[in-house]
Amino acid sequence: MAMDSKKRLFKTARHLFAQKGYQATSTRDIAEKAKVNISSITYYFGSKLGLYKAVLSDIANRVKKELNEKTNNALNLLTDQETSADQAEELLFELISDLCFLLCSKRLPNEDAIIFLHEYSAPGEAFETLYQELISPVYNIFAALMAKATGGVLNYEDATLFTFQLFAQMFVFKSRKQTILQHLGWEEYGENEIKKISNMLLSHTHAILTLYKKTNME
Amino acid sequence: MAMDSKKRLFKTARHLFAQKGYQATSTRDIAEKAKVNISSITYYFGSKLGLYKAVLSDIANRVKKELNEKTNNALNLLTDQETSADQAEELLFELISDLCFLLCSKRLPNEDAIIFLHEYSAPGEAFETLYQELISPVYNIFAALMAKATGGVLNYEDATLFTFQLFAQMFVFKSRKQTILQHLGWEEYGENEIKKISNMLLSHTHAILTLYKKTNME
DNA sequence: ACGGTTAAATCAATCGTTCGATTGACTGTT
DNA sequence: AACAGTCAATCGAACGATTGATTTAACCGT
Repeated sequence: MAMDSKKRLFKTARHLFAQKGYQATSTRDIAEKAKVNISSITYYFGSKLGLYKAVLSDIANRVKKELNEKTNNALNLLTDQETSADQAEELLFELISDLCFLLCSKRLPNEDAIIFLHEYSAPGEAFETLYQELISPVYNIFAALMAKATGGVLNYEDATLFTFQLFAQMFVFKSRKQTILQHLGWEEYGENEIKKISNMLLSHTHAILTLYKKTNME
Repeated sequence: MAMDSKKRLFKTARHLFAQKGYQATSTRDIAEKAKVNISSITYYFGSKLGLYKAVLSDIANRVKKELNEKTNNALNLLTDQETSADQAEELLFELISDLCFLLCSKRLPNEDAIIFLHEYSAPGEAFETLYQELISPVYNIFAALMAKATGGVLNYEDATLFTFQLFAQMFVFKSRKQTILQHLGWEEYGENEIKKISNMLLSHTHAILTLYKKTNME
């Protein structure tokens, strides 16, 4: 039996938003490809923007759930006075690795990653919710882990700046994927390529954290 | 006397493209704010896309000119067998610093930087020329400098990946400027903030290059 | 009067949204 | 069991607005 109209509408919209972006996707196209009447968009989601926000919110929840275990560990680790800098760094690396594979492999549907990065790179009217629900809290966890991993050498400001850099590095491999593949003559991101990317990211981050730890020694 | 209609059209379009993006900017809005008839767009630039490409091309040329001296030095340095790894690293750092200030300070008009990053983050029909004329050559210079700076430890592939990371880090401070300002409670990027950003970028890059140089020693 | 330039009017196409009407399943009353 | 009423769901049609582009006529300095 066919899916719910609402579900069909939702999935078709997600597909088209990922393919052509929010602006370039028309409600008519969505409705037609979903085999649903146009007015159903208004009926179920209030408006085109409402439909888009629903898709974004769903993605945010899925990502949150994927990271839930590690972020909870991080919060516990950060409130606990006894934990060491090395533990913070280890957890930080796990989170980085998780995010790389979440973005580039199949655990998060490709469409979700594309839509998320599209909204992140070119924020529209729906960005604010995405930021407050998902991005901002994760940023803060990363920044706090960094500060702890360097034994407090990194203050909040520097740790935050570094976090933005770190996320930019993770995201670029997904958001500029076509350019990178073309530039390197790769066919696709396979298991090996993703590992190469995440390993580079981890070793670089480690080198930087070590740099700060050294300044602490002196 | 008022500016040329063509020039007024061009400048107004650049202003609006920077403000609202290509798609969201209408030819009517451009013509109206430029105090020019709509048909002048067709007359002078062929189409809306032609006008956009003219703006992009102008930006590419301006950036190329800004980097011209340093990139020429780099090309000479790279063909010369006598130059040392340290010289390559030094020139690399100068280029990074230059690009940071070019993006964040006033030497390149703010609108130009916004349009460039917009097209870079969300490539459209006009991206290919921008890539081939400006981005790709600069990437290759950076990657080659890195390879040289590490004494050849970094192969072409790794150097290219690192270059993409490096540019992502430079661009994120401009493209996610609003979010960063909000997240840190800053008012604006002042001289101090830009210096803080570029210094962080330089010290991190130095740490990473040192990491690779060490693996060469062992 | 000629060619370069501008102006107003209009084109077909598409946009997001809204409308009234209809369907069919369910509910409570008779 | 038959009825009227309710409600979510879906439909076709049309709305007013806006899009990029084009046409036609007028302007103006030379």
